Amino acid sequence: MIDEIPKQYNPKETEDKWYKFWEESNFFAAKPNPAKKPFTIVIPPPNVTGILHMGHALNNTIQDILIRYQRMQGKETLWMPGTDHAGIATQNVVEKAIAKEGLKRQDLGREKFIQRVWLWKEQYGSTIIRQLKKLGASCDWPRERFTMDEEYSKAVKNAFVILWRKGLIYQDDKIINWCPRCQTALSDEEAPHRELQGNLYYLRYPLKDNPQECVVVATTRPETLLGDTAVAVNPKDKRYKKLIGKILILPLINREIKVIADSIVDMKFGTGAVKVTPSHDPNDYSLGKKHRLEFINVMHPDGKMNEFAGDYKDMDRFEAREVILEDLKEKKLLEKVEPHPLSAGHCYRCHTIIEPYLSRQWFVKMASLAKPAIEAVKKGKIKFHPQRWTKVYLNWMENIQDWCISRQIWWGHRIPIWYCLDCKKNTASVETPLKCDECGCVNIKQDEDVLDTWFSSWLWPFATFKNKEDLKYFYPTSTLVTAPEIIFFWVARMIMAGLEFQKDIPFKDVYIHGTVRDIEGKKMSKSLGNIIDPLEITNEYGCDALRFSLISITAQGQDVYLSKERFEQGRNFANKIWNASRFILMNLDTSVIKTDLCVFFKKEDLSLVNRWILSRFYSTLKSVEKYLDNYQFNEAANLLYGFFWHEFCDWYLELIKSEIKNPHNQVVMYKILEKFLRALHPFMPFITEEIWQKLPHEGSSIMLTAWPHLQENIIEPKIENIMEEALEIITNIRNMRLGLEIPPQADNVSVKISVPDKNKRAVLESAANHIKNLARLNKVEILGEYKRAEREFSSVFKDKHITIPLSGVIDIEKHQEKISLKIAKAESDIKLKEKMLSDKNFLKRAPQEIVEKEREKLNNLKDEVQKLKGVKDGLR
RNA sequence: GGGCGGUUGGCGCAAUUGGUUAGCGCGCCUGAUUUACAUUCAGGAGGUUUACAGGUUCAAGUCCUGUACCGCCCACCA
Repeated sequence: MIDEIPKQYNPKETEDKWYKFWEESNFFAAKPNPAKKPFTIVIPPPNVTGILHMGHALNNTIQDILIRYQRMQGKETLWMPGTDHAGIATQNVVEKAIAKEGLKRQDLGREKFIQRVWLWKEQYGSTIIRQLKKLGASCDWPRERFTMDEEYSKAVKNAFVILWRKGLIYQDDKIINWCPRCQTALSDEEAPHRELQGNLYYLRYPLKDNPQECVVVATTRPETLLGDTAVAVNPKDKRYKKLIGKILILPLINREIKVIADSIVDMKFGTGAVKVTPSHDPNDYSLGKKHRLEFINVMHPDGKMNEFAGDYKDMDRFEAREVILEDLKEKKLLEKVEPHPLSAGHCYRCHTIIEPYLSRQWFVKMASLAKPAIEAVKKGKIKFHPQRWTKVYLNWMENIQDWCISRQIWWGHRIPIWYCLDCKKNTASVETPLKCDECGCVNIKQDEDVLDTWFSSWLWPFATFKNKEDLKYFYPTSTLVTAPEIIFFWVARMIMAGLEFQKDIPFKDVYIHGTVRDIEGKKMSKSLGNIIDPLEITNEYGCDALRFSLISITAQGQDVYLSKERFEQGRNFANKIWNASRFILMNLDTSVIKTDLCVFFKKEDLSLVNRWILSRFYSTLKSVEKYLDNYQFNEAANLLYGFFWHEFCDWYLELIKSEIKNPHNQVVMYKILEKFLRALHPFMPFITEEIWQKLPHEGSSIMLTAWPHLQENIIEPKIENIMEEALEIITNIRNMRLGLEIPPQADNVSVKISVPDKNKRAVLESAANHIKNLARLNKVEILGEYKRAEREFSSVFKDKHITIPLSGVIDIEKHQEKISLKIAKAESDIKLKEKMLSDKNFLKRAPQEIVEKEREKLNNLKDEVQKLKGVKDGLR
């Protein structure tokens, strides 16, 4: 039966099978269990419109590793899944879909359109969830939430009403980011600035008194001149002092505007005179308020010019710009044009250039919400990994602006504000009110706008829990795993919401992983066509390969540069595991391995090689645990990789090959493989399950086994010493192989190499190879005996000796010298430190922390010297 | 304008609180094959010693100061 195991690992056949098994067996389910500690992660809910990309793959692999690892550590683990309704994005997608039928959303009307969106969601909204399952994500799927679920919507309204009652929500006219394509307001975070190559246009505004004389203003957006209601100069600017208060004639539409003075104007920029368009620029807006200027909005919400734009009515804003420039040129009012780099906001959904636009929107006052959220991070209740993001977070929070939360779209949580059409009062309410609170009339109407999608996402860590019992047990959640792009959008706001609505932090740790980029460092995006599809990789190399490769090349928090070839490493590793396991299975005597391992240990009669590999394995495990606790996933993965491939396979299995039936060897190789599979399971869940199931095992699935801990009865201090000894011997064998040198003038000096153990065929083989190589490299002829032995390794090696023509063996003297130097230096330092620590003055004056630190340093130094001495001895 | 990250062999990246001979993967070169695995094994070349210039230290890729280049984020530069 074992012979039927194929030579190559075939992930396709196994992955779906085991995922189905896990899911159907309810292994992912979590419920409050007082006997266990909880470990909770809430998934960053992907958009319902989402299609799995590498960012998701990385993000969810990390979460799955944490969840599976903690589950094996005996925690009650909940990974809460769900999706986000993604207001604008989803609305755009559905609008595109109905456009194929020749329809606009206005043709359908609000209610019917929303029905269509729901329909779309039913049909396509689970794509991303199916894809996450392909990744092996062990989410508690029956708990899946959607940010528009009934209960969730109620939580959103609740949050709104609470803030409203606290007076933290207000409506105001402000210049906001307006996307003319999506026709909605956006928050500052949703309108990221991008560099553009623009122009600086110098325009002449003639004086009313003397049309020959002009004030030249510089602008990047000449079309806004139609809405100008002043020109501002700096009061200190000598050039313009006499013009302050004068009247200018606005070109093209011949409106009269005044020259005003304000110190905000930078004299060095442009001409020092600036046109003021209070309705189309945030700076000008505040100037307008300050100087009581007229506010003239010249644009329709769709970016076309309106009736105030005179002849330019109905032109698109950029078309109008061109025409206006032409007209100005004709009238000789365009002095010059200079190229000028500028940055403009872009809609984060459709990338259209944002129009700063004056409109009436809803805002949340953020200052009081930010305060406790700043505290929580400063006091270390919430920790960022890597730490450097703390600063980014704090910097944003400390300069936080009020949050524009109203969106002029249809898909989303409608703002729970009701207006009374009679008494004009408005009120917020979770339930639909029957009549006006103030005047008692029934003539009431709900606000037309919906809330920013992030106004629902910020409640995610707690609004996803349906009952109090769960909330109490699983909240605060343990770790949030996410990308740097959404620290402001989401992470910061969740912290504020958690503290505001739950009076507790939403999570203890935030792990920010890097951005996945292509091999040239560009962000992967559809438009660039540089996408590597995770599902394609899964198909070709297997999901485990995808996960492992991704993790092993992602250094903590650094961006990842990907190319398809990178996944070969993971695939090769999976195949290596497969074949090593195949080899072990073929040679495993199941009656032997039932014997308890520790019996051998107590007798201390395991061979050196066995003790060595066990010692290596346990120290590997220890480090892996340390790295996982530290969010250093790549280190953990690479350690397991290196141990398995280059120590367990290349050395251990080769060394025991000839005595593979020896019961000690049987037990050790079986135990290590079985435990290694468990340790690797969080990283490569499928292949580990597949092999584990083939091995003799207890329990129904590897994912329910315990993380392989050190066993006290195996690693006794005594035994550990012996293992060190074993390690030394193996190391020396390595050194021997690596250190062989043939001096160029080598003659017939013979050196005998003898290998201490009798099962060293592999070592001798490689030694022979090496010698051959060296001889060839140094153009040394291989002499008699050895040459003949080339085809007869086995017989030559039988007496465990080979005679070769070379002199030097291992040149370690230099190294030893270096180490001796270091030891001497360290020892003198120890003396210094000891002196310092016995100095009464120092102890009296230095702060306690410093003294402690010095003590620690001293101890470290002592350890270091011990280590160095050990190394030195090891080289002898 | 402010902040952050990066600069280590041909390429992509590691290196815990300063401490063994600076590692790994890919690529390259040489060799091995009655083999668990060619998605393999053994070995080798390749770092003028970690962008540059100083400094601290017994010890610096790691800490400090400065410079250069690359990338990212934030900001109301019309």
